[in-house]
Amino acid sequence: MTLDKNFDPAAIEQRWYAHWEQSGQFRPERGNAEPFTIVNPPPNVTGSLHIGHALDNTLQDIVIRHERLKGKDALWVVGMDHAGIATQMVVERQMNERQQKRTDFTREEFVEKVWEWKEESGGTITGQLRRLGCSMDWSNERFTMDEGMNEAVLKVFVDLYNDGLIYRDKRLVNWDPALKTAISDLEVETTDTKGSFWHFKYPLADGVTLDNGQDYIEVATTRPETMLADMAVAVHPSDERYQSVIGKEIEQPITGRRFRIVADEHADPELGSGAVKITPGHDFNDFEVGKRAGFAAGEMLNMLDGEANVCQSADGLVPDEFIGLHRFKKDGVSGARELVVQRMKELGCLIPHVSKNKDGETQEHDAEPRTIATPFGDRGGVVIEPWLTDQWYVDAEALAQPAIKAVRDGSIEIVPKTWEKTWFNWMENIQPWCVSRQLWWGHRIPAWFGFELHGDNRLSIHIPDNDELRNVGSTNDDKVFVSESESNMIDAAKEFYQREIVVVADRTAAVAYTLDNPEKMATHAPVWQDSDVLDTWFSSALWPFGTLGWPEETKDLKRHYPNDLLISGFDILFFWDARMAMQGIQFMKDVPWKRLYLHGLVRAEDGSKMSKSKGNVVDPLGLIDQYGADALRFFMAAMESQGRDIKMDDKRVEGYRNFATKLWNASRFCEVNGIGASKTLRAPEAKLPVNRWIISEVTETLATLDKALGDLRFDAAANTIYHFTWDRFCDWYLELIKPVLQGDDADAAEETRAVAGWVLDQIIVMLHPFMPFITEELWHSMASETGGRNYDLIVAKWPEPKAEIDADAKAEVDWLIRLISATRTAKVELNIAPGTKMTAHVRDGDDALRARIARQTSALDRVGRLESFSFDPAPEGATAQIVIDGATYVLPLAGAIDIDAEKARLGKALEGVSKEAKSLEGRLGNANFVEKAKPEAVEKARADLADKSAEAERLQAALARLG
RNA sequence: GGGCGUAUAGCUCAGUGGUAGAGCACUUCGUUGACAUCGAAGGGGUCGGGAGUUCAACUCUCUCUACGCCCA
Repeated sequence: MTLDKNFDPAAIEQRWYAHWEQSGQFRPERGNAEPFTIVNPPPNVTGSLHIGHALDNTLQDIVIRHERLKGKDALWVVGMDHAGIATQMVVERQMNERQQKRTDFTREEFVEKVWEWKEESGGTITGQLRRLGCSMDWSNERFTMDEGMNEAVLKVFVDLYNDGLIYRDKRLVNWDPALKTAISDLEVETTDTKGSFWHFKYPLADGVTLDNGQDYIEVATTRPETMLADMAVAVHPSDERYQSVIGKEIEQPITGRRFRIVADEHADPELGSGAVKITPGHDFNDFEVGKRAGFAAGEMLNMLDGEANVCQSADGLVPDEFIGLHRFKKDGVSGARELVVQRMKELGCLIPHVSKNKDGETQEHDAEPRTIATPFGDRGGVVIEPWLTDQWYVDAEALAQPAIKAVRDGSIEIVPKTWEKTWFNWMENIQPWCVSRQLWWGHRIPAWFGFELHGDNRLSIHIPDNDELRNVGSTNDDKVFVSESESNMIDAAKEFYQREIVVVADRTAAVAYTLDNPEKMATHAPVWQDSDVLDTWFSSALWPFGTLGWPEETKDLKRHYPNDLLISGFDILFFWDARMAMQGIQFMKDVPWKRLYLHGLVRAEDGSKMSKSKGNVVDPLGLIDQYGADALRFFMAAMESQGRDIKMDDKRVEGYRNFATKLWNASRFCEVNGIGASKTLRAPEAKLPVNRWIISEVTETLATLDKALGDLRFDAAANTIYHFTWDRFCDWYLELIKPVLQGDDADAAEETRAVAGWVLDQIIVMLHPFMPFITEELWHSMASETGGRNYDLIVAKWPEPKAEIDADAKAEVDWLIRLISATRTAKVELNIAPGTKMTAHVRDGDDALRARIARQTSALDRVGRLESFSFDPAPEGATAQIVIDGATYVLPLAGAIDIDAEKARLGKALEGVSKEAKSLEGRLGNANFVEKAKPEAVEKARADLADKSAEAERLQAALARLG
């Protein structure tokens, strides 16, 4: 088989990928080998491959392929995330297009439809990861909602509940009115928006006045609509202006509600009037103030339903005209906010904002313009409403302690280390994690409710009397049964109630059941399951052990937990990584992974963040089409330096495509010169300096590469193999061996073919983690003449040259390269055609140099165009002179030559060398340097000075000879 | 307000306590069979400003400036 002139990635990528996968080589049987494990961050089942995935997965694939080549039992766990909110949104959007909505279906029907969608079009991304060349263990592909993960989720929930680490609580949550679910703090994105700051008069009740006689308190707010649920006004306890009215009452003008003025440090005397209205049911700060003022969470007034429309509050004081209005203007329709402002204005309770326009005229406005830090839901995209509901919380603070300790004591190493502080800072200030979501797609919470029992053994049927629209899945007065299965739950409920258990759909059904069947109340008790599902991240937090079979004590679990490494973008450090650490330590009593590598974001060419709305998203598949997966992968690796984002750069991807072509062509050269696959893992025996040199170079390159990969320096690793391949192997080695291959010395040619074949093999193996496709192709094509390989490159052996660094050979080839380079430079500067053959007259050459020249005659001739060497003085006439180490090479020039050009050339070289010599001299002349510097540094300076001085002398002499 | 990061060649980025490197771009030359997706040679940087530590600072410390990110 002869290689085509150009490398065409598309022609081989799919073929090799299919072959690897079908032959099961992503996870070869290596039961006795040392395990190495990575779990892939499960992509959303709705997702498709974006450039960030390309980076993340390339890095993981480099690591896993490297470890596999090193003979380890390398396991890269793969799977998908059910992505609760995201997936439900996708399916609901499709329904909307067909004029349907979720609530047209029963919950079971809807969930069934999501599964259907998942089977049909979910997992696009898995095919795309294959195109990137990722060598995951697809044979055990997992899903966060598969049977095994379900079991793990149930057990974790129940165990945490039983340990008091999951509890139900009524408090303010971040409520997303678009999605109608609670979300966690992390899912809230705070953005500065332009808003207004309104100032109002709150009349003092009972004829009370301030010290200055004013009969109202001024309050200012950015959210006037919450006025409908105000329960207090707060002033700072030390604020002189309000001392006399603390404890007195306000009569709210719109609702007529009376409430107290309370002293609380939350009120900032510097801000506005220093008095603030307090709405404990709809503001996080006010909630705390409300609690301090003595209100229990259950007493706090609520005035909004799940879609953030106004509903009646428990005290019935919200005027009818507000009921049903949206909280604020939506789709051009005025809401409660606008009406409240209007009514307050009509009541004379709006204090206008006065400003001056450009012309200096005063103007009145209803409100003062203001920038407001506004919370948005990261999925729904609408303003979050703090809402008082019952939700399930994980005691994150308790779980965080061991995770903090693990990083402190080094059980988990975070790379780059700078992220440790972020880890500690977040973990040390962690808040309870709200894990319940009011969705249908996800792990249903394994909790059932029933009515509490009275002392007289009667069911206590508490019916919430305020608003039907609120979450009435349960009330704080209900009894909770948390259990891994319904049957276990029934047993527990029977035990508790001493009655038959009737499972009904929800609380409403349970109430109906008791009302409809009064005769059964002594013998039957209804229970209903919590309708909520768990936060998606609750299940993905179990990924490092759930995917290995936990809670079963499987062989995989024993071998592959803890995982060795986790690679993730820093954007999911809190969402995922931190929670894996918490759950992993809690349930496995050991860290989930020994190292955590955090990489940055891939940004657009101009440095901006890629986003669909900006239209600057780069499609990795397009880049693969254009340049090949290998080139894209190499780009990702080469650009991945620790602690920095990557800016997209197509030209650079193109450069790595060129690199692949370069390697391809070097292989073609080898092929036509009878250089084939190596037969040995260790370096072949070699006599020729050029061969001994390249073997040493391989050994050094390998050491550098292993070090870089060990340190997770992907850029250094990529650059190392790149420069060895192109600069050392292609530019010098292959050029230097051409005369040997075509020469008369059959033994030398034989040795060289063996060495060249071995070196190319080492390159192919070392490059394989970065560029798996082209290397696998070359691995096989290089051996096609000799009967093929015994195994595929993907499972080949990582280099073990077992060769010493040959200092003599290195010195000799280094000299050769410098002499040839200097000759070329001189030719260009003197305007001599590069192909011109020349004779060199050597001055000050010793026997060792004569021997070197004798050994390198053919290379000097063919590559350096120095066809002969003489140790006699050069004939009279124009010459070019080159100084290398201790010798001067005098090149007689035929015909007329520009003496001035040669003088200038030598003069420039002399200037450079003299400057360096002078600097070294200065340093050595400094007594402080000689006394205090490290002896090696002094030694080196002395040696360098000797070299430079000698070179300067020779250049001086050369100049003198020109006259 | 708290925390973190970044400022090095025209651009994108490495880098080390002993006077700076890569890729791309640029200039000149070059097709003798591996490769023009190439080869050869070259130009280009007072390493953001200031101060300090040190025999020696691009590298360590402090500070200022600019930009970015996270948290509140």
